[in-house]
Amino acid sequence: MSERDGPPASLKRIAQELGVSAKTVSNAFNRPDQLSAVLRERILETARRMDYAGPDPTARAFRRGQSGMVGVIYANALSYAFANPAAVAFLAGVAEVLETEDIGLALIAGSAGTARSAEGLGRAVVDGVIAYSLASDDPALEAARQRGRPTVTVDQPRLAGGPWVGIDDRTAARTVARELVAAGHRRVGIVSFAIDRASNGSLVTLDTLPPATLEVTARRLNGYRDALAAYTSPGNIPVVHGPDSTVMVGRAGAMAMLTSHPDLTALICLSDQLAIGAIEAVTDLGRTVPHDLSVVGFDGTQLAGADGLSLTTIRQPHEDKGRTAARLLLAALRGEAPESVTLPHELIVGTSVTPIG
Amino acid sequence: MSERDGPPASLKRIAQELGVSAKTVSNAFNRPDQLSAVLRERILETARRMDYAGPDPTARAFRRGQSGMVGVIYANALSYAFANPAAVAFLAGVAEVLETEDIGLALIAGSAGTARSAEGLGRAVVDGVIAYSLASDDPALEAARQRGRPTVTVDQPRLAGGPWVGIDDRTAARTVARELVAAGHRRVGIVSFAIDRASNGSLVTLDTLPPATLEVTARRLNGYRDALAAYTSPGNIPVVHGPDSTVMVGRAGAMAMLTSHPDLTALICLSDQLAIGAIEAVTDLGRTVPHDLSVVGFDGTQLAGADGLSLTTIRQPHEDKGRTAARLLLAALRGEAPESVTLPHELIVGTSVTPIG
DNA sequence: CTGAAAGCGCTTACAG
DNA sequence: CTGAAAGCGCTTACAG
Repeated sequence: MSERDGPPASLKRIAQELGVSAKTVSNAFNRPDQLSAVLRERILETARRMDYAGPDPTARAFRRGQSGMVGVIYANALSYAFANPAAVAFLAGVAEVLETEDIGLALIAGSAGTARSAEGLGRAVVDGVIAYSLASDDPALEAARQRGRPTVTVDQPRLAGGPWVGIDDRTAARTVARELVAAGHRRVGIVSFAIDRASNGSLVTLDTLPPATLEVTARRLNGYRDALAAYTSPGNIPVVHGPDSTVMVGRAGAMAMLTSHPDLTALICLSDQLAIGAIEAVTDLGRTVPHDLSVVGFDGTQLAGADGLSLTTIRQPHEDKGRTAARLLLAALRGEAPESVTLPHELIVGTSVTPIG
Repeated sequence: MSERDGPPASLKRIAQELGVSAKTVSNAFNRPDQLSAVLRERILETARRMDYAGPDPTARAFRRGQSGMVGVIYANALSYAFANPAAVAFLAGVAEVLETEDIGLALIAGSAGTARSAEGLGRAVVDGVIAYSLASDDPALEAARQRGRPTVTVDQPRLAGGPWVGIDDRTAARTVARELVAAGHRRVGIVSFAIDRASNGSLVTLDTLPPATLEVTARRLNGYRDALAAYTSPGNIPVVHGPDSTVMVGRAGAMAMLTSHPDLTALICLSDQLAIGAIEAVTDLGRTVPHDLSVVGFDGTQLAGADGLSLTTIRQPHEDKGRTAARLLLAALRGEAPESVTLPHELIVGTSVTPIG
């Protein structure tokens, strides 16, 4: 049915076919009020006949200087993001708001563990950027700044001049760690996600950490230290830090830690995903949570586990974070200068902590 | 530090600054072998000094006729996609393959329940499209065809001429339904996701379904009918069909069904998410799975539930579906004509089915 | 290895 | 309500 002769359909060809100007055809698609309904229908009919899908999106984006898409940059490979329920919930919130404004969503991997300096962002056709949990030295941030695109950062880093969305991580971490302290735990290990872009499972202690470029990690570790300071020295608190917040990373980290520190009575995990992995590791070692080992998490993504075990953790509003970030970015794209937002968190007391006898 | 005078940095301005041609600057970024290392470094240094981030992605995409991004179209609002673990696992597989080729990922919502005829795709700057679980009459498919972009469909629909990825849904559905039949169940209800783009929770029977534009739904329903045909007539099998595969939809659907058909002894759910929601509804009604009601699912995304209950279901390889779809699309973008792929599935026997006494 | 120039498809101020 | 024309920033065949 379609007339696939010669060059592919374009706005110009439709115009020639009908003997009108290109502008009129453009208006038929973009500004219906700029021409008569009759002429418009004749143009759309001709477009249909010539199998023309409407103005080319790339040319339109180029000409207008905006694409109608925004990018979300994740610190790691996107496969990590999809394995992290907190990130998935965040993306759901972002998508929910963008959809109401008919804005598209591009997912961009950050530069953790790679030398590809912000290639993804360098090539992405986006009007603005949401940077989710990036290291402060991630080249993608510098790339976004150079492009001059509005950028909202979530959780980290706090960029001067740009809006930020997150929670009070240090206070939250202190709160959940106090649950362990109150139950009498003194020999405690910490299972962390990345401290910097090189984190890949190293085992250190709280006083020998590398400089943190991931601020949320630093803030939570500070909160834990606040809670434990009166009872044990940082040099006695082992910390294992893997690349991201997934079950696999938690399992491997906890396994390494419990093997080298069999005397620990509790594990503090920087996320529920890490905690689930840690619980699996404990099980693999023939021990039981909370009977042999207490565990606390962070995030509130995984409140109930198997066997009726529920995690003591911090609940934070991941979807709302996404919605808020998207709203701030849309405001910035409109030329406004939106304020940063600190969202609330909440302690959830589960069954994963047992008092020391 | 940056020289933010006059117009923003562009390739041309860098060229003027150095007294070389625009092409040479372009080559410095895109074809390092086309100029001397010394000159290249001088150009990159000047770019840095002038705060130039490299060739504008939109102009580059426009000029080259390709953007380095592909789109995944989901049938519903993206917030549904992120609530559906099967879709999330699929996206993880897609992302994994795209990342190895440095291709970006744009998420596009389909047209279920809306009149916005493929607006998302019409505006998206993408080189190719993966259509995931779309209705055969989704306008986005026609839009993709008109754009002439390579398209891979996953699960549905099977487009003439384009590669397809999925499993044998009818056989799989027959297999899992037979588990109920073998346990003696005869009064069975079906909790389904969308049959067409208008599905929104209606309660019908297996012989009064609307024409299915979502083929996977049709195939699974046919498989269930195959298994039940010898024992009960389609007119006696109630079917509730909501918009998507989420816990909320399953819960609402099962609640409506059990309220109007309190005599059912088993529920067949078209996905594990629907099954989880159905189990919640059963619990809300003060009954227990599997003691009072047997339930089977589909997908293998949610093998273990709370209270030690595990779902009898079909496991299908969601991530592998994503990887395969991405590979086929990349092949199509290279000009090849990749073959369709049918992936394997597997029956998982859990504890959610009890024999009828 | 380099320069000068064309042109990708569109939108929009300018002029009527 | 419409036409003729400029130009968005880049890449690439052409010519040297």
